[in-house]
Amino acid sequence: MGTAHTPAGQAIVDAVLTASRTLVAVTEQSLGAVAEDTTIAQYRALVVLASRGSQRMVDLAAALGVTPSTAGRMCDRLVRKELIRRHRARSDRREVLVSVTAAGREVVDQATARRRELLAEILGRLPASQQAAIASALQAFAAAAGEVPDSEWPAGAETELA
Amino acid sequence: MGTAHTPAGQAIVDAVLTASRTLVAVTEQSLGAVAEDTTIAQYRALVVLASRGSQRMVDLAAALGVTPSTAGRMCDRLVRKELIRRHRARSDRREVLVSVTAAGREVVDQATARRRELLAEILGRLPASQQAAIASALQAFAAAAGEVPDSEWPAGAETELA
DNA sequence: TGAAATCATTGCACTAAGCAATGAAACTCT
DNA sequence: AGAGTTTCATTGCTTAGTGCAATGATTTCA
Repeated sequence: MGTAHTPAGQAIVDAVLTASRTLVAVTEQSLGAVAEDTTIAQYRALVVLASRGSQRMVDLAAALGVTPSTAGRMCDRLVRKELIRRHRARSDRREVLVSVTAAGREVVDQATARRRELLAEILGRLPASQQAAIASALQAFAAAAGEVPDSEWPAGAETELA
Repeated sequence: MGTAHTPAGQAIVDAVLTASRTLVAVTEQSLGAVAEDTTIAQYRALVVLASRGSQRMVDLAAALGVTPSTAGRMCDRLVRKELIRRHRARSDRREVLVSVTAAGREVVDQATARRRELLAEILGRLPASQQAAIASALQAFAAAAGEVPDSEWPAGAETELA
């Protein structure tokens, strides 16, 4: 356990680490630029709801990797901001369904667009050939990471957002 | 001021986004594996202190991109866990100097090591040639990002940790 | 039908974060 | 030297995020 087969030089790991910092900064900034008062956690919830559609509280919680109690309270705040809606399911009256409103979807769309803009701007400074190299390198990396054995991965790490 | 000169294809941006998620997950996991009860915020503080040495409260706060009040309370918790120390500066008695203890440094070292292991493990699944390609691609990306005009960048984004 | 499981919520505790006010110390400028 | 200003840390207050445990409502199942 531990070191990889090919030692994977320090320089490579450092490069990955540095890029990681950059990427997180971009993500945070894109949200701040769009919805000043929407937090990262709230945005993650909106993303789940926007992409998966109406969800039960328990499923939303699972998708976010938090407890239902946390998800519930987050929904309180998002409802207050009118970014999501709460319905009681009529089939099973224990369940509460949560779904994104038009305003909520707007936040997600705009933040995503802004993030794309920022990344595109950064990439745009590089020659096209290098852009392509970055794309394939990162795809390879993400693919390799995707194979991480589940045992190695943290519990509720759905990683909906960066 | 939106799109970049070279459009930077959707596929490239998507690749960056995916890699971003992966990287963050790795970072979070490395910390959880080492110090169960040390949070990301606390770890960030430890990293600053370990790398920059003894800091005034105000400088630590700036490095973390938080207010002095937040930094101060964080230090309360870290002192309680004996991961850092608080000294009153004798040159200027307004200042409080904060520095990492041996135990604190240990947390940083181990988490860093673990993160390196995880990344090395992922990279180790790829052929050496591809590892090199990833390293140079990411270096180029980080370098390009480094040139982001300050106006575009968020206020306290020192991004000490991912 | 009665017991067990599922689902959401609420109470309690804690970390994280910002803003405003306070107090202490150092500095500056006549 | 002394008065006013700036710098620094801290504390009170508020809000968000999070988990755990208990509760209540409902559904399922044996």
